[in-house]
Amino acid sequence: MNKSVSDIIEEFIMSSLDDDSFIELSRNDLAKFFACVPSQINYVLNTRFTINRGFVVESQRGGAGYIKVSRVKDNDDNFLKNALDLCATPLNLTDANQLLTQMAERKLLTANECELIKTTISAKALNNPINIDNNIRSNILKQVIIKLMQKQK
Amino acid sequence: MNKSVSDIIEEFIMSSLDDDSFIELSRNDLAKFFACVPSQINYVLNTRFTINRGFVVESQRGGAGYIKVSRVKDNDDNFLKNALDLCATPLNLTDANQLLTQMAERKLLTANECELIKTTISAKALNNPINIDNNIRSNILKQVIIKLMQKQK
DNA sequence: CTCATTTGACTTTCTTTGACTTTCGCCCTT
DNA sequence: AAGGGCGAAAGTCAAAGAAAGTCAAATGAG
Repeated sequence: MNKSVSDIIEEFIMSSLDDDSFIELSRNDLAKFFACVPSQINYVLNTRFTINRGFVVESQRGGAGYIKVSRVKDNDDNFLKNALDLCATPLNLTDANQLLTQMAERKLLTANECELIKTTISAKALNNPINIDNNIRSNILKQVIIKLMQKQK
Repeated sequence: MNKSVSDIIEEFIMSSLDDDSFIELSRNDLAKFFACVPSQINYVLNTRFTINRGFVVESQRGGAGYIKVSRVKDNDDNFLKNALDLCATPLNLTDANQLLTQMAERKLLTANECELIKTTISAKALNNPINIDNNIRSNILKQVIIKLMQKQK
């Protein structure tokens, strides 16, 4: 199988990631290095360095812009990964709260953190004119889970 | 991470502020020192030393001109009350994050809690078809603040 | 043909720069 | 002593520059 440029860029980022749990790179430099357009870097990031594959990508535009790629781990028996899957569909308040309670039981969250996050997805918090609460709720939860994965070093 | 001049100036002012509750500086001298145009100092001040981040900037023009940067201190009760007021209007991500950072600085939230709540109001979390992000954001924050007020006593 | 990759035009965000404005203290004149 | 002018600050604002992001059309591989 002969490799595409995207494959090669993927390998490059992968191996840079071998040593450390994250790397910071410049989109433009990387593009120049691999003689491709900058947006191809985004393509690689979007197709290969997804949360489902255990990566988180953060970035900043403008002056001192950068892209940061980090590996995350799910030490907790795929619990977080499954939770992430659950969040793919809209979650009602009850289910979401149950999920959070479980996270606290597993010590992924402190009691306090659990409580606070429950308030952020409460009916009062999300109450909005259009009825898309459950969508937002699972979206919020998804981001919380990703953040927890980042912490699971 | 490769820092911009603005980042470096920010650090400089920050660390000068470590010892005392305020510092007085000369815009022109600072600009000369960092080899930038004077108005870049204003840029740093406007983007980093805002009231939302807990700073007040005063200044005087003309002959004996100066710029004074100080940290503001008021009690937690007041702070929370003001924060609640802020949440009466839609808050953008930057402002909301700054508010949370201040809560952490005041030990109203642990660093971890702060981070988690930031993720709950992030663009990715609230991203939704209709553009009511800021409304939801301030609503969420409002509930968090109310929860914190309950714990205050 | 279909799906993945490549490309590039256009957008958004953050920073840097500079021309122009406002304010203030000082000194000079009357 | 009062007023006016000068120069030395600081302030404002918008344009230019420097990243990164988006999206869809074109191309290519199987």
